[in-house]
Amino acid sequence: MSTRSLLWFRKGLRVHDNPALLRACDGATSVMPVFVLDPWFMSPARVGGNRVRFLLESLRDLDASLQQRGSRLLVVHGDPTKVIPVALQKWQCTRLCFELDTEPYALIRDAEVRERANANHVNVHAPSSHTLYDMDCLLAKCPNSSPPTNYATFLKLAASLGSPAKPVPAPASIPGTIDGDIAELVALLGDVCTGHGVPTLEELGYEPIAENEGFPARGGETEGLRRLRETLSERTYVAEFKKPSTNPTTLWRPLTEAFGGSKIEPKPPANPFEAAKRKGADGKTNSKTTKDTLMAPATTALSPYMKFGCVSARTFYHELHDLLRELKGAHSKPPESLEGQLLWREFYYLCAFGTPNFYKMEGNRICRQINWTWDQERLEAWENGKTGFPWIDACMKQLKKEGWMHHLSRHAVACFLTRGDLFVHWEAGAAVFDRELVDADYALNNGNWMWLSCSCFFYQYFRVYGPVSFGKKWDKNGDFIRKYLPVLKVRIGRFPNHK
DNA sequence: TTAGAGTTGATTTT
DNA sequence: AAAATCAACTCTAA
Repeated sequence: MSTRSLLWFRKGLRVHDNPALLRACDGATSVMPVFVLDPWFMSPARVGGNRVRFLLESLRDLDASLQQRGSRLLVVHGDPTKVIPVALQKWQCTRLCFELDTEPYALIRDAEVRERANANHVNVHAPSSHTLYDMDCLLAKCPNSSPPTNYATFLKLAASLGSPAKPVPAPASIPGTIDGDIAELVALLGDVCTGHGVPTLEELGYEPIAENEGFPARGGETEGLRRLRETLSERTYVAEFKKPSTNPTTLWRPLTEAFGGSKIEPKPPANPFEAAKRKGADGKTNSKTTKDTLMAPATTALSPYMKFGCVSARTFYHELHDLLRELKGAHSKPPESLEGQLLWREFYYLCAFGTPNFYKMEGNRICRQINWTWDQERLEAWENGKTGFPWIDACMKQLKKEGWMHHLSRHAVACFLTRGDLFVHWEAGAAVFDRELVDADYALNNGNWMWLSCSCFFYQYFRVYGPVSFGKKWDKNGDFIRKYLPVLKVRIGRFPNHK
């Protein structure tokens, strides 16, 4: 009997390290890769334009990668809890594969779809590949199924499971999609499907964003892996990486310049043919030609690729570890190191998975109950960059414009909104970040807001980021605040050309 | 019960 | 640039 697989993409927008993809292909006569875009959810009130643009770019890249392997991506518009069950039935699929998603809304959505699939005798496979470890495995190791609320304990817990699984390879080819043209297949879905194809921003009701505006890196697996490998080729940068000492006011600039060039020479390849490929006729590396178009801040800017699963955490981890092994211990260590960042992500994912109501204060057992205000005037001033503190306002303008802020900027504005100055509820700030950030992630966003508001994880509430002093410490010449608050470019006084 | 630790403060001193 | 000081929180491990 022939097997037709429906491969449902949600996060995990990649062909490398994609166990659900391999499972869909295994012994199948045809595989139908689908992404369900819900236009009701993808609206300016819920998701910022920068993140939508990144998603659309990622979908186009995924489609191209699938086409290279003899397949293609079908983007269907509608509610996935309706579209997927109907598609399984109308397309006569016997197998449903998707990457496990541990966010609460996703667990509810997927339970509904699983139930419908099981009722129709469809085999469902949902492997864990968004995180380094399977969250169920990690949680099983926690006393009373309560994840640790400090990082050191988490590290021990993770270490007890050994090294994360190695990434699985991308398939060289994928069984063809179901016969028939796209319009016919879509028509079979009836009115649960309101359209198909990758839409434009405008079609979703967004203002267009010019190519050189907004978030300065393009979405997708191809670009994500390229940036990962460029980053890892900067051996000094990786070896010395300490998150707290990266400069939040560094403007986006070409990646080579951003990462300062490798002082530590790469290990010469063992294979002489490989060496010949890497060196041009003039003895210089060939990679320079493409580097100039990659823009980067002080950090790696890989988080949006992690959020959408364009880059696999396990691929990142193991490729990073290959380099760390070569460096023989001469590198920074968690919590501050690059590896430490991947483990922070894992830490928050586990906390979010093991804590009911992680996204809010009430009913959240790890969250301190505080009588925050919901003062609209303060909240709006903060959100719109009108507090009167140039450092805070510049950060918020950057968020709205680019969908991006450096990690420490996020700390500064979150501290300012909550315990530091305005005493507004952290949930209000988290909602703004959740909408605007290109890399907004349920576990990381809520976890960090609890951290910064001293609601959980961190409790030294007398340590406050000065809304003037902290920015001044990094932005000595005021270049950052002038870029995002152009009104400050105008110098008032007798010496308009004063430098 | 208590000592020690905690990714990323600000300011002053060396 | 790095270390000491300031003032002082809560949680974990012993």
